[in-house]
Amino acid sequence: MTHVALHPLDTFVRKLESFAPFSNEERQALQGLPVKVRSLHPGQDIVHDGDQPSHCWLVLDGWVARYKDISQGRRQIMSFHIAGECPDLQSLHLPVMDHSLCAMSPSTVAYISHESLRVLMERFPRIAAALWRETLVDAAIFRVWMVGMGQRSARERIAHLFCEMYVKLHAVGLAEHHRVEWPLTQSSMAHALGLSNVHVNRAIQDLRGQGLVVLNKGTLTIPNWRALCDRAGFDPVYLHIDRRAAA
Amino acid sequence: MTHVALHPLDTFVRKLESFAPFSNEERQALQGLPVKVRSLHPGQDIVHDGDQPSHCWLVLDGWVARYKDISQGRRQIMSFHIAGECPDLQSLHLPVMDHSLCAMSPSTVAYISHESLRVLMERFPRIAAALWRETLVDAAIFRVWMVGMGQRSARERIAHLFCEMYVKLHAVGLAEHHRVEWPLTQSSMAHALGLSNVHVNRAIQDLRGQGLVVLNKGTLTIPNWRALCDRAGFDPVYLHIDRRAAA
DNA sequence: CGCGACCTTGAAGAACGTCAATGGTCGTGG
DNA sequence: CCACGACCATTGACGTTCTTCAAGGTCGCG
Repeated sequence: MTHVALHPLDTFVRKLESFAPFSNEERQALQGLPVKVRSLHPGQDIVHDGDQPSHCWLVLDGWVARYKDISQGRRQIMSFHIAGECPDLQSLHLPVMDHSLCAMSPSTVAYISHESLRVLMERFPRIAAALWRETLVDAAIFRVWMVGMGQRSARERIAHLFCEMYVKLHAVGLAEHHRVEWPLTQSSMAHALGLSNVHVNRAIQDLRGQGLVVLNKGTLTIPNWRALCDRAGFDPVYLHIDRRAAA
Repeated sequence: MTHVALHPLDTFVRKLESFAPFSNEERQALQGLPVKVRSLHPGQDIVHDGDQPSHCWLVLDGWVARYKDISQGRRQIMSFHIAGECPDLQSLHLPVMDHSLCAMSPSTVAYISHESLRVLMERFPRIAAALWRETLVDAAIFRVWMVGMGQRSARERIAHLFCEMYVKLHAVGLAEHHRVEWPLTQSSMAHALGLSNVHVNRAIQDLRGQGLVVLNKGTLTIPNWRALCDRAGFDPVYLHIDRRAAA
């Protein structure tokens, strides 16, 4: 099942609707938002710690990371975002960025001005509620990552990331049959999981040795989904994905 | 400077106003919210993983923790909340709890029904925006905790928690002169920081030995605020506290 | 061919966890 | 008043996980 987006905002609108469908008017208003599309190469920053953005960014294609650099070149990645996600809705209410966003793979994003979003939200409170909800789901994912870094072993954390990204990609039609493009380097995964790249490497080999994952040439395959979920302690409820999409 | 709350919701309303002041009408509508007050003893659950709450809880007094239990008795605490905070606004948009809340000290909380909040938000969109903003600040704090667990040493994490809670308590008038009530046990801190209680104990002794903190009989004193912030890598911008209150 | 980005491997050590025991404090009941 | 138990802080010994440093190895690409 490959999904053909008729409109750049399609995936985004469908995601916002997953809790409660919009009226035609609301849907059209969303799709009528003026957007500017831009391409990014891997590693390129979208917005940076300390900026005061006047736009939100909607991911249309590729993977985007939210990260924060601290002293001595240490970096923590706090989330990954894929097509249909708007990682920076918080800038609507918190004017100064307290972290950065960058592309992890060749990506395209759409710019939507705060101005036009505010007009839309004022006119359609249910759209505002749906956007608010999106930010709450992001927060739920942050919490699960916290639990992972506080309580899970390296292997469990890696397995958990595989499960999480597979479910998210599957929900928007970008993964099927437990196989998915995996653009992250082991160093990026290390930054996301609070581990060293060396340790990530060894832990992945371990998972490979147990037949839980196949990962090479940028493709991840999960031979035994149940087994990987078990190993990871993965329970997808926190992603708050529609049953229809998750099925 | 001790703060005398004229009304149970006072601290909450002032916090919501820290970004943009309300009109008298808005303020009165908030203070007119019907609330039920309840006392809690330490360890008592307020709401539990899997619940579908019909109320939000506003902390009036004491410390409240957000936590999640995973297998084998492991627990991760994801945030601490003090007077004036409403830790469960997310239940307005995500009906099923994916974590629990419990009191860490003798506490009092006020119940506010979703129903009455929804009516208020519909009538006053700026109140809705302020509540949304609160949930975004919570998310910003989650991110900082993630950075801590991923990148900081035990000592830094502990020092950072001391700094964070002091600033939060100071902002609502519950701390002064770098001295504050500290109701957490070392085990609770361990649950929050992703460490063992033994290691927390040794790290605290280290900080004590360096003259950075004094902690006994439930009181924390910070002899050298700058030095502790340095040790922790603490920068309070992520708390998004009003300059006036933070001064 | 040569370079850069990434993955892989080995060895040594630091940070942190686990287990187990001791002592302190406080409230409670005899 | 004292004894007791509950809860918490502390300490020691030992083991594991993870980091760091350093060195190859592979692959794609100019």
